[in-house]
Order: sequence, then C-alpha cells, then structure tokens
Amino acid sequence: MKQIKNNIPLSDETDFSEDEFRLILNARSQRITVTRIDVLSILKANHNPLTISEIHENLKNRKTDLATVYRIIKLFTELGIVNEIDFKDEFKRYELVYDRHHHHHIVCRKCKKVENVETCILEDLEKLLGKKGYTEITHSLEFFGVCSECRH
Amino acid sequence: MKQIKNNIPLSDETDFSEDEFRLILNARSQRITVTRIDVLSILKANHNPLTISEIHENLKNRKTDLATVYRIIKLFTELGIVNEIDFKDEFKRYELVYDRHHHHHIVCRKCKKVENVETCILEDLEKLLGKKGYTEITHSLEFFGVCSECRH
DNA sequence: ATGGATGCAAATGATTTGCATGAAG
DNA sequence: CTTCATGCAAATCATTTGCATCCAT
Repeated sequence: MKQIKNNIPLSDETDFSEDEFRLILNARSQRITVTRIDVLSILKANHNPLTISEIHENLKNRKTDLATVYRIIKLFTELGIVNEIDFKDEFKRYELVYDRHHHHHIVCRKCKKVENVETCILEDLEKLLGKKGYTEITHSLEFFGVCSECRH
Repeated sequence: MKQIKNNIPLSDETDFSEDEFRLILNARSQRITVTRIDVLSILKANHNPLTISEIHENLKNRKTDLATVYRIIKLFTELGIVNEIDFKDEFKRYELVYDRHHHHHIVCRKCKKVENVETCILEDLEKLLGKKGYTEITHSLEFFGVCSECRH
C-alpha cells in the first residue's frame, strides 16, 4: 500500500491533528475506532519510537489485545502514519510521522535514549543512485553510540 | 564482545585470508572447525549479504544443523568477522567484513538485488554527534529502490 | 443491517537452548 | 583426555491468523 499522506491537505502543525488522521482513514475507507485513536494519541504523546508492547502497555487501562496492536500498527505503517525503525534490537519500533521532514536517530547503546538527528546530506546520495538507474529511492539511517551520561 | 580485528595483523587482500581467520579465532580461544571454515568460504564466495537459511542451503552437501549456523554466525558477528544487515525484510542478512572500508547497500525492492554504495560523507555527521557528547559512534545506512531492470 | 474491527486462542516461523555425543587442542 | 562444537529435539517468543462477536457506518 502506498503512502497517501501527500494527497491529503496537511495542517501547519508538526503533529498529525486528529482531523487529519480521520481524513487519512476515511480516504482509505478505514474505520475510525476508539482503539485506533488511542494508539494515535499514545504515539503523539511519545515523540520516541515505541515497541509494540510499549504501545500495548499504554493501552492497558482498557483491555486491548496484543494482536489488535499489531494490526493497527501494520495499518498505520501502510497508511504512512507511522515509520518502522530498526535499532538492531530484538524489537521493531514505531514512530509517528510527526515531522514532515525526514530525520534520523541516535540511540545510546546503554540507556537506549533516543535523540533525533536532523539532516539531509543524503539527498545528494539518492540523486547519485538515481543516475545509476534506481527509482523510488528511500533510505534508513541510524546512529549508535554511548551518551555522555552513560560514559563513566 | 568487542571487535578484535584491529589487533590482528591484516593482509593486503580485501578478503579475509584463511590464515587471518585462524588468527582471529585463536586469539579468542575459539576452535577452528570444518563447519566454521565452510561458513567462511561461503561468505567469501558470495559478496552479498546472505540469510541464515541461504548459508545453511550452501552447506547442505554436508549435514549441518540450522542451529549450528545460527551459532556460528552469532560467533562471527561477535568476533567482527561478519556484519549483520537489516533490509526491512523478515530475515537478517550477514556479510563478510571483507572490505576494510565501510560501505552501504542499495537493494532493489522487487528483485532484491544488492549493490554496494561506497561513501563516507557520514563521517562528518559522526563528528557532529561526537560534539553532542556521544562516543563510540557507529551507524547503519541502507537504501531501497527499484532497479532499472525491474522498472518496466 | 452489514462489513470491518476486535478479542481470544491457536498456529506459525525464526531463533534459542539443553543435553548427549563427537571432534579439536 | 578434556573442553568445546555440533546434532537433535524441544522450548521460546514475537508475530500472524481463524473465527465468533461487537461496533462503526
């Protein structure tokens, strides 16, 4: 499923508004449910990549099944609402596509703290790959290190 | 386990020689077995990231258990002989650290062909992160696209 | 009303582990 | 001969799926 976000009028906010979210779901005939809105809120409240079980824990005031979280996150990923991030962990993490601009992460190897890295020197590289004949190029980039607090 | 490759005299080849391999294993009191040497050869013969089961298939003239392949690859990764690569697939892939210089990949989304991307504009970025207080910084970078043969 | 979303339980599939045996040093 | 690597089978664990029920439209 292709991202459709670009076909939807976007607000000036850096976050998805709930209205925008509703538009995206409607455009794909996806129902707006309490659980889906809850997951959106959790992602909005945590500007950090979350694992499936972290999202699930945040939902546990209401009784939501893990399978449902998997299904919702899969849907959100297909709709371009969420980015899947691999930190070479055992778990995938998911982050709201809350910035309209691309960014990356640096993860502390010890405390697992995540900070954003805003940059796009990679655009040139993608152009280079375009010349090699590739189309629809995307990339994923993660940094790993030990943060100042963890370095004793 | 830290990479120890830097403590070992390196040949001028771009590939690990078998001697070098033996030195690395010896330095860590790891035994040199037929299966381990076979896995090394398979990785040397395929300068493309391989999945565990691809490695296993290459071994199936001799009867090697999948669990053994997992164990060997885990060891090789810890020894710095092999890099683990995530292509947002369902499978992890492993590639011999055959170049002494860092490189990345571009993967065709359709035929899964892998090409190397030689570059290191990222060194500047790592310096930047160093100023932020991070140490022991590494990164992982993958590109995804559709190659010219797959674009009809 | 009707089809899609969810809960529940069972299945799947990659990866790991315990244990007995065989091979490397 | 002693320790560690391997084969085998079972366990583990994240993720997926089938089905009945519930809820959004």
